[in-house]
Amino acid sequence: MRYSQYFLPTLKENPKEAEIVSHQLMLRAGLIRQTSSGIYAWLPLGYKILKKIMDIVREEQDATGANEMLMPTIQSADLWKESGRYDAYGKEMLRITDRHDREMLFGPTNEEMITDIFKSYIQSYKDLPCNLYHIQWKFRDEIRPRFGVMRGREFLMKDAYSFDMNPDDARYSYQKYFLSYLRTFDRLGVKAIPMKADTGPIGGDLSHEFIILAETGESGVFVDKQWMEQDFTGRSIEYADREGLGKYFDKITDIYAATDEKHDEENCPLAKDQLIEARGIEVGHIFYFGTKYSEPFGAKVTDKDGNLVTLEMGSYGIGVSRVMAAVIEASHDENGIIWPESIAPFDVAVINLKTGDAACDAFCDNLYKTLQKNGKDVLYDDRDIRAGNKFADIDLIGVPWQIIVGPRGVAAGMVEIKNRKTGEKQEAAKDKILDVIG
RNA sequence: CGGGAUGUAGCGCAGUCUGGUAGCGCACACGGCUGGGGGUCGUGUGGUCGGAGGUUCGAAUCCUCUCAUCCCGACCA
Repeated sequence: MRYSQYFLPTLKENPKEAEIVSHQLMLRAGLIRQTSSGIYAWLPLGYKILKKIMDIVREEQDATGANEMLMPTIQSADLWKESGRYDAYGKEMLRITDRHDREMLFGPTNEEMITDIFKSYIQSYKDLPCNLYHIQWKFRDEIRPRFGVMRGREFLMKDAYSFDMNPDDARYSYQKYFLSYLRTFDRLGVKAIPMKADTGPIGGDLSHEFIILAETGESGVFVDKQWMEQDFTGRSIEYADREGLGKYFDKITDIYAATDEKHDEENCPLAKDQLIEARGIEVGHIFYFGTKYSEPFGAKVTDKDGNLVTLEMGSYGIGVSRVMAAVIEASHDENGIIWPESIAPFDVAVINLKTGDAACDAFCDNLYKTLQKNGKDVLYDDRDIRAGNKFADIDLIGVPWQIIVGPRGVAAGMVEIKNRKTGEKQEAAKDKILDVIG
């Protein structure tokens, strides 16, 4: 992409409504634009990143054997009356009526709808287990939206639903998602620690929150040092290895991690020097809630012996749009965002320091094409502005690698390569660039 | 919903108390000097002063109502 042709409106100053750094940087880097309180338009660069996060989430969901689908944003109130949550959800649910005065709502989640859909097709134990998910916009009419997309009213969520014959199978499904979440957040370039959680209005008796550690996080957390020192992505575990997965789950959930609400200083099993106090942002939440929805919806199948069995269910959410803000909270400096390579909007930026100079232009055009041919997604800053502006913008939007091309270098066949994260700069010959940036 | 605040150019703000030609910085356009970390000089463009009503010869400024946004609290992917 040529910067001169890209809609990428960056801001030099912080808009006054933005309080926390991720919100400030998302506005300044031209990722989002607020259209109402807690509701945002995703500008081209922001949407590009959002899609990258979605892709990783999707790949890791698919790896568990889950089926992707897409359910509507608007739901009938009737479904929610059946589960009893139409009243229980309160004002947080955005209720609307259509032209026939039918009661509708903008879905805050999809347990009711998925249960209703699923039960009408499935009658036999042979069809189980089954996992379904979608990535769709949700709306929760927060009392007070704040912190940009961190606590918006409209947000993008991946929500998955598991259906099993019995509690034991359902726990296995839960553990699969648990592992997939560890892997997902690892690929997103952040440390997300699972912590035992309340089940809230979703209901159920087994639940974990996945919390990204970030200095500016909303809640205080207390975790065992081990979390910081080790890799807990269980790479060697196969989802099909039920026993191995169960053992791994037990091992991981045994390592202390608690939010400040659950942490009890007096009864904490850890020695002080083994405990880390930090702050975190909740980006995922998984629940096993049994028959809470299958019961009222009559979602049953026939087992081997011909008996009707009510389905055991769980649901599994990742706040896709929130993850973006959380990553920024966890990864930025005074100059801007530092994207992990996996979700960076571009792999590399080519900065032409002297647009209009025939030698520089030719060199950069050629480099731009060569990098693209080698599979790199390149942002080529071909704008006719001062060098300082380009450095500031590229740092702000956080592209992992910068290739800086100036007249002096071109004459010598050399470029400067800067790593955004470390700040390290090195000279490299043109044909060695790919060796450096990988 | 309770408490606090703010709405003036795309962004950040002054002007409001004490009514009298709507300003500054950045950004933007054009020109000059510049040219490896948001440079500089000059000339310009851009405003229903959130909205409605009222007081007044005259309202960004005073009064009433209203809308929006933000912060603190209770709730949450």
